[in-house]
Amino acid sequence: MSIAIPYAPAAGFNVTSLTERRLLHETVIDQLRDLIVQGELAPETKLNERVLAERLGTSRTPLREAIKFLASEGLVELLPHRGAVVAPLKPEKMKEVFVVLGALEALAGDLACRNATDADIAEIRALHYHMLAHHARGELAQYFRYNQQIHIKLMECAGNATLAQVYRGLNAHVKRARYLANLSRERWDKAVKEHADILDALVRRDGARLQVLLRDHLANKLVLVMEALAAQRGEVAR
Amino acid sequence: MSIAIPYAPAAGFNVTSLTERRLLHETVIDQLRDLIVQGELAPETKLNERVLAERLGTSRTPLREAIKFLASEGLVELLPHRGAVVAPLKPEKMKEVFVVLGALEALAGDLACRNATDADIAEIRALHYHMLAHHARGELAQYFRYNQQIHIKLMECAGNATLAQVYRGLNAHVKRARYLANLSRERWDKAVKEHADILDALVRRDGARLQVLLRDHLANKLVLVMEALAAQRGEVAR
DNA sequence: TGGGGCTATTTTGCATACAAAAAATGTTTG
DNA sequence: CAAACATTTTTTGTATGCAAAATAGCCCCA
Repeated sequence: MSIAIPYAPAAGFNVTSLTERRLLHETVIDQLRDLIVQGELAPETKLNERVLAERLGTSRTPLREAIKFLASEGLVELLPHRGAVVAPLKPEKMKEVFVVLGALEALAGDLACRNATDADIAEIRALHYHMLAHHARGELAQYFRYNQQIHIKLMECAGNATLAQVYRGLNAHVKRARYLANLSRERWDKAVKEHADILDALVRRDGARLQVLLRDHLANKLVLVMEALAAQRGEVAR
Repeated sequence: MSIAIPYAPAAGFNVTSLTERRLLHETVIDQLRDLIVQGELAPETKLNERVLAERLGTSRTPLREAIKFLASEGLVELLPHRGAVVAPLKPEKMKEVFVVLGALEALAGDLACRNATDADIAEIRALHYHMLAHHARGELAQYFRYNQQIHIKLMECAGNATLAQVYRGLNAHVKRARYLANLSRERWDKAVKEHADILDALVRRDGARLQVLLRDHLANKLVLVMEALAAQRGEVAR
């Protein structure tokens, strides 16, 4: 992930404006990653190079480079002489990812309690209230958006770019599962309550407590994802 | 990193034998990674595509794909329109990596205490004694070898492939610094002693204790690396 | 009907060709 | 002599071409 360019507009703006220092294969990386994370390219979808290249308006060469990059991130799997497929969403893999994410978020929480400025915490509080607002209105997509932003901001507060990078990579996997989770109101309320506790611990800069909360929060999220995956499998089998 | 093929002979065997399902760009990935980790391609070395491709006996296309893959691992950095360089060994980056590695190893230790079979632990004990033997003889390279194997085996015992994969990626960075660490006998003895404690905690399956030990062990290792980096910088500045 | 083996088509993997950007070189001028 | 400019050379980025592998289609036959 160590491209010099920070983070850029995801999809197909065609502004040949100022900052056209972006390379084709980099935009392709972002486009392809988005297609996968957003679920437009479902897990286990075969990536036909000719078709995809055409769709993304490029040739196969930059596309193949992008695929290799994402293979290293683990979002696609390479099958020798048979191309690449979007990485499958296996329950077993999800469990593994969540365990690692748990450790990473716990670490981030601990670090954030020490390193975050008051302004940082104020920002997280603001994001938290945005999230609450969307929760109140039942706007799931917006809720997720701010939810993610809170976690990412927490990562930033930890002040460890490497940690943030590893987190982002693993989180990309998890985000794919989000679109199939059918959150019950009860579960949703519980998640929001957990977030309140998380914010509280951060404000009190209680690193030990925050670690526990974040780990539990992730464990609960894992349960949701597993249920969703099970339900989906049930549908498929039906 | 999600290539179907597990782990393969690192460097240039030219056996066109049974398992010649390996693709060129995959062997190139491994070769290039080795060159970087072994320090043959020093940090900040510019990767000239034509020269490197020739050296590795391939064309630029698979090489570029390999570079993209390793860029995602963070071993090389991409500079738009200016190619790629071996990722620099910045002290700040090292600190970050060690902190994350600490959390990952701690997690692995905890999991290993629960999941390791007695045979696993026996194997680690065996590796430990090999390591002691090489320490006694002052054989640093061999010592490192078994040291690494112990840590990797511990990762395996955790039974979380995702964890192991992330660990491997970050560990590759650290390994690069190993070659410039000039271990004093005193420091070396201390590290060995720490390993004895680690083994002990594992045998007793004391996860909490093992976590602490592993974190401390890594923290000490970081100190060594930082000193080595500082010394190196001093030399360069001289 | 359905399965095995052959051929044709598609797709991947790698090499090469070409265009654009950057670096190196040389030249001029103050 | 140095600095700025222009020109050449090198290097990167992308597209295309070609060979090998995999897939699909087809025919034949039990």
